[in-house]
Amino acid sequence: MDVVSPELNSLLPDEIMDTEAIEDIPHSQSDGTTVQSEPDEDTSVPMETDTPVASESGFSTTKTTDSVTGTSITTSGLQKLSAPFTISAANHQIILNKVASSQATEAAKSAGSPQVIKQEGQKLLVTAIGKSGQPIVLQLPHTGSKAGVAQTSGDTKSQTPQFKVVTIGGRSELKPVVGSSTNQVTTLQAQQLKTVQNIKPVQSVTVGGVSGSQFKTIIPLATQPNVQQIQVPGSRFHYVRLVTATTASSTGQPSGPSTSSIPTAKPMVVSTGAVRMSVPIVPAQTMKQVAPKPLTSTAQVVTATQTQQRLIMPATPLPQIQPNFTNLPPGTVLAPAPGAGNVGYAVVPAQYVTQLQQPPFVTLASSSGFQASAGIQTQARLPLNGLSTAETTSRPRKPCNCTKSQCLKLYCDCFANGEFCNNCNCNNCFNNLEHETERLKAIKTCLDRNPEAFKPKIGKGKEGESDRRHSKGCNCKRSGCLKNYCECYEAKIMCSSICKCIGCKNFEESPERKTLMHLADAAEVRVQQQTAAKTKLSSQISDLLMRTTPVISSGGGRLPYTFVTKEVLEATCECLLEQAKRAEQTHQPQAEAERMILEEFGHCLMRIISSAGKAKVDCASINC
DNA sequence: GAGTTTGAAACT
DNA sequence: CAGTTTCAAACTC
Repeated sequence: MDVVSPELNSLLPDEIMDTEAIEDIPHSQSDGTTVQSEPDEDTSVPMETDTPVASESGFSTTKTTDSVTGTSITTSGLQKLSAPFTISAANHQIILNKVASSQATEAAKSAGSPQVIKQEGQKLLVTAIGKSGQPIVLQLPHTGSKAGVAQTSGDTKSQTPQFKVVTIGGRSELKPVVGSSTNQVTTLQAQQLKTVQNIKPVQSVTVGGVSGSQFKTIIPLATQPNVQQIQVPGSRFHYVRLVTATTASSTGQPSGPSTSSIPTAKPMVVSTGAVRMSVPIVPAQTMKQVAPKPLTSTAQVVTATQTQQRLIMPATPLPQIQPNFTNLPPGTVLAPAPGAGNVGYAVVPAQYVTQLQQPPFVTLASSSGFQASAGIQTQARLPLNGLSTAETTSRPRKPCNCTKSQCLKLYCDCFANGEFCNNCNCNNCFNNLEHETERLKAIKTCLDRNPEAFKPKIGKGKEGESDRRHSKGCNCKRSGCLKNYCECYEAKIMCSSICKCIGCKNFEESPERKTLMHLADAAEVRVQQQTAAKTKLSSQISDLLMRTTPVISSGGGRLPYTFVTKEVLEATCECLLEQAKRAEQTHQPQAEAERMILEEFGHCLMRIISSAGKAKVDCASINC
């Protein structure tokens, strides 16, 4: 198993590594240039996590207990993935194997409807780095097209696993992966391992493909407890690091003496040849803390208590990770190394990914931008900054209306939240795949100006303070902090000592605030009542429509309405015609004739109703 | 829907 | 860091 050196990881930029995720780790870097520590630790403002993605993005996940042995997951509109991966609950290893071998193929078949992606010889490990230095290693080793390594489609049986592992938030001391050939684990590695006893939901996503190639990613979901997540706190961006391996050849999956990988797990075939990117879906829910567990598997997988996740999307098969990644912002596309072929890495905020993974999607080939570019973006669905309770609901983000910022400045909510613009009303928008270069540059500019620019503004305050507070505080002057102009008020939190507002009325005892709250509550109650009333009315109408539909067939339907049979209708019509004839014979004026007919119709209806009611009573008397 | 107000972001 | 300008959302009419 080939492993990316820890040194290389240490070269990754903060934005990539999201070093906040490992703030508890003794920073080995003395210069601090590559370590972005959480600001004011004593007053740390751990930013809120984003709301879960999975539940909002239409993913359906098949869950298993204890460990995942291959989950067929379908994203709405996306290609269904069937089971071809293995998750080791013991070591949190998620392995996506190509379904190259006959065994794997059989396993995939046994899973139901396995979908084999072309591009064989690739193995994908999805892990991530966690807090306290324990890396959740997101590994995307795959067999590539490394020179000198024969890699042909369908010729993978003889291949041995080749892994290229990069740890998120890795540190130089990390030795994230142990070669499968050796099955050796250092003590440190063992210490770094944590386990999730029950890794249940796992989500795999396929986003388009290029030239027949497809990329799949499996990520753990946080929709349930005991779920491993790849989260990196301190940033609103959610990342999953996917790193392609340099070498080809890969057979089997790493297995250790006591690995909990399910033997029957089906490997996932991950295409690599023309792969442009992989779009994992990373839930933004709070990560569950997992207990360390000695390493028992060859592949190192660690979970962490992180709240944010990041993604590195492999653009193309990468011979080796490019060094000199320092200080690249989220979204940076790492250019191919000289002689490395058409490869690159893209660090993309998960929000983008979230959008990307949503249907409809197109193949990456349709993207004109960098490798990081993915398919069509759809409406962002993630509440990203936790600014308000309302925003943490599942409703899509409001479309922006930017006109001058090109949606590449923090004025733009979409951009500020790490999302592509989609279905927005903006003009001259550059916050899309077609302007990836500009967008990345803008991201970098923002981060240069404020490294925390993309972090949630609302987080926890000091102990004893409110659970949530604005990281910077507001600066309101005229709104009294009781309008949505105020970011604190908008987030439904009280202003704090760090606010610089004037005439603030957004504090606990504020009568104005209480009044507003009461009004808001009352309004909410009214809305709920109205909604309930509408629902009830709609139900009643629906029921009435159903009931008034004549039931011709005997034996079914509600008795009173079964009387409106064809015969009854014919008889009624005859009565009406007879009444019309009578009016005509007596030379009644038209108005009088109409009155007579209507009167007769009324009589008919009364007789029908009377008969129906009587029949109902009779039926009830005999327990009909 | 147009115009105004507001405060964060960007700029100097 | 402070003051000013720009910007887009919130708000009002």
